[in-house]
Amino acid sequence: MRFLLHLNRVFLVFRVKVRKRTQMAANETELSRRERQVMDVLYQRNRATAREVLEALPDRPQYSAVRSLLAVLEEKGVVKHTRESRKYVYEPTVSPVRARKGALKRLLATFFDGSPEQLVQSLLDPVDGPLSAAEVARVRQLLDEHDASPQTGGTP
Amino acid sequence: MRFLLHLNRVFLVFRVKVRKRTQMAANETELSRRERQVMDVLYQRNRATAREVLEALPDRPQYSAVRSLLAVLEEKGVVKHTRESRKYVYEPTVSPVRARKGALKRLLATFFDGSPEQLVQSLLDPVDGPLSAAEVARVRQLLDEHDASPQTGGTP
DNA sequence: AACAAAGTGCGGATTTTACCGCACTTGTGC
DNA sequence: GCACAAGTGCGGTAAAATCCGCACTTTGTT
Repeated sequence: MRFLLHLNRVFLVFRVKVRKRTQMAANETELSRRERQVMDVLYQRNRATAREVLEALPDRPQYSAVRSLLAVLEEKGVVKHTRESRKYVYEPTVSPVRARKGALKRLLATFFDGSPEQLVQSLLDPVDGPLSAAEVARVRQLLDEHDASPQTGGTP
Repeated sequence: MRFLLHLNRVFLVFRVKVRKRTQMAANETELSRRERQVMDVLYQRNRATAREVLEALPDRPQYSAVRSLLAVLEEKGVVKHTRESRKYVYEPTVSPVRARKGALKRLLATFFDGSPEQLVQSLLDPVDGPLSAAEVARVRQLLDEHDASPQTGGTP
């Protein structure tokens, strides 16, 4: 029995290692709950150490747990780390700009039937009070600028 | 050994049942990957049967799997079902309006530093081409309406 | 150079997810 | 009424996620 358990474990580890290659280009949907939480932290800060992630995480696990998570995320190819003196600093591999657009697109499809108007509608009256006049003015200005040059950014 | 396993299982089931009460008001972040996918489908369609969910799901599992998922989601209190002749029709317990706002808020916090302007900015130039003139016009109209009556909806 | 503080590498145990099959029930058409 | 197609209930299990501890390494301090 004990022997079988051990074998099983070895097999699992093997499978995980193999999966690395296959799942590199997986999109956000493939991430687990905790992994997504970690990514959220990373996108809020752009870069963070394991300890920083830990402190930003809801119902904090142990330090080791966070390190494991980051390692897995790196295996999956969604984060990379850079060594800075003795510590590892992690950051997402897909640029914030791209990630933003992806998230937006997904939100649009899921909740707003693909309609940007509906989204803005909802944005104008969010949960914690409507937008201030200043914010609305700012948005209007964005629209004007958009009219002026409709083909702004390229594909990042 | 076998006996212990059985005991363990019973204990697990017990724990799950207890958790039901505790986790009722849990927010979206607590859902697993597959569960979130199911919720996405439900929010896209408002209501759906197990079979419909199955067909809308990426890399479709078996029918039974979807039913299990829906059952768990119901235990967690995020969906409810209504019987319609012989079949169960599922729908989210939190209203689409509320869900939209929640999702929007979260997106704002994670990717746009809480700034609606930045979000609109990104919206104006999404991944698959910028918005059409008509859409922009429509958004502008929304802004105008908003100016006219700044205190639209109440807290849902 | 010796030490403490703060990291990393790795190996595994436990808990959750995700999935499936089979016995049983219910509506439907003949 | 009766076969049958399409559901549901339930119990089990493989796979994945989550978490943690301990040995070792690196950096800064005195």
